Amino acid sequence: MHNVSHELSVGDSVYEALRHDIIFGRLAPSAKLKLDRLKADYSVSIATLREALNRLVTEGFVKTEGQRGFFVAPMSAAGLREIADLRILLECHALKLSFEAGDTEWEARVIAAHHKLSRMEERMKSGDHSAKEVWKQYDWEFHQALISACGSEALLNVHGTVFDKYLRYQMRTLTFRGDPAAIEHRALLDSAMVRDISTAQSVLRKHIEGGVEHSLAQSG
Amino acid sequence: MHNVSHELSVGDSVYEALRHDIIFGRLAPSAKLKLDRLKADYSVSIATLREALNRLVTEGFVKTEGQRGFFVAPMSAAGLREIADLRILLECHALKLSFEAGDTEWEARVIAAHHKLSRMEERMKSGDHSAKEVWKQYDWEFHQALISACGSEALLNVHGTVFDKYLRYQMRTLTFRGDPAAIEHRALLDSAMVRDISTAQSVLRKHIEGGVEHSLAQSG
DNA sequence: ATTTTTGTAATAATCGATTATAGATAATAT
DNA sequence: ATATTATCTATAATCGATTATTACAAAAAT
Repeated sequence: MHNVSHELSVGDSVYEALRHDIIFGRLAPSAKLKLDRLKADYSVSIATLREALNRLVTEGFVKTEGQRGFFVAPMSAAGLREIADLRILLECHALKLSFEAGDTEWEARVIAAHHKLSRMEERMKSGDHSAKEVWKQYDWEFHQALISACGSEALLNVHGTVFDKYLRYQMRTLTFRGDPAAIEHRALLDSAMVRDISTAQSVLRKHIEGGVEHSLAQSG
Repeated sequence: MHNVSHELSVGDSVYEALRHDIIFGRLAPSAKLKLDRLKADYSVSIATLREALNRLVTEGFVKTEGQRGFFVAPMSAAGLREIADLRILLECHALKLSFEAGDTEWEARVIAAHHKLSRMEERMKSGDHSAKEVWKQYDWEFHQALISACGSEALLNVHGTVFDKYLRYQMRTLTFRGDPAAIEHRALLDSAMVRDISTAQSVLRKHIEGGVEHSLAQSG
């Protein structure tokens, strides 16, 4: 009986489902998370739900106030700026380490990830907005690939959480930033290949700040 | 019936107790966390325990592998260096923001925190090592005060977790680094008062790297 | 009329019991 | 004798039920 290692337990899958639903806005910011309701919606017991919610609490996607239960973490313009600044700090640093340590394997990962992302961006540009989640998945994979040779598990972990919080803000504004973002991704790829860290960092900074401005302009 | 707001629930206090026991080494790195045993030791139900453990999982103090239960996060020289680098990155950045935004209130907090720490360091120097936990509490309060005006809740949160992970490594080597650390704290205080960020950052970097070398030398 | 008290319903926190899984040991087959 | 399967035991994951807390509403008091 060979057990497939990536079999998900009930607890793991409700954790992922909740996390996904918060990031992609199906659970609104600041919404009360009533346990009975969630129990029905996700078909798990209260105890298992509470375990998943507790994981999300230390991750910052869920807040808990006194003994008055759980709430989806609120969102604000200030919060977006904080998260964006943090992402810039962490990702620029990881990028530098990665550029210094990356080997040919790494280059191949970056090129492959960019290819997938680039194809998706072409589809988006030509009006096909059906697969926003897949697009964002590829965006993640590209940025992840760029920093994947940084050599620090701890740095990659905290970056991952911050990235997903940033993503949550991006998901609120439904529109595709399109051309500028695609051009910046291309510039990142090119600087990675020639290990031009200072260009890469300044492109990345503008890339993230551009996303912030796009978001804030949308939401008014 | 006026309810004191900082009353701790059973779940909150077992979370804090577990976290404390991991950081201060009462629960050894990589140790299996058997639920029945913990239930007896901390006098709570399995369900409540599991909620606390799940919080610690996303925080990185506890690991969970498949459905084989919970383990204390392992420690390693590489892990220490990763955490130290992360602390340097986050704390130097927060320090800069704090120096730019800090007002007189902030200066007062920094001075007060340094005073408490400094007095404790004098006691440690004269051989009184009875209050290691209190000393580390004051160390935390001083570093926290220095960056407290940085203006980013998100940055302070992630720094807090990283700081505690660094602290966990420091707690393994039982000795007091003494004079050098105290001198560096003084230098940090002085640069804060005159807003000399570049000196402060270089002192802080040395302060943290010094702690790493001290740890690694101890543990052989 | 406003504030305080008291009772009640809704909901969260906690627990003990049940089910499922993994690891170890014994039994069987080649 | 070794490898494979079956059985058993320890432990984790999950659940339903119980207890405690909060929020709301109605009544009473100033």
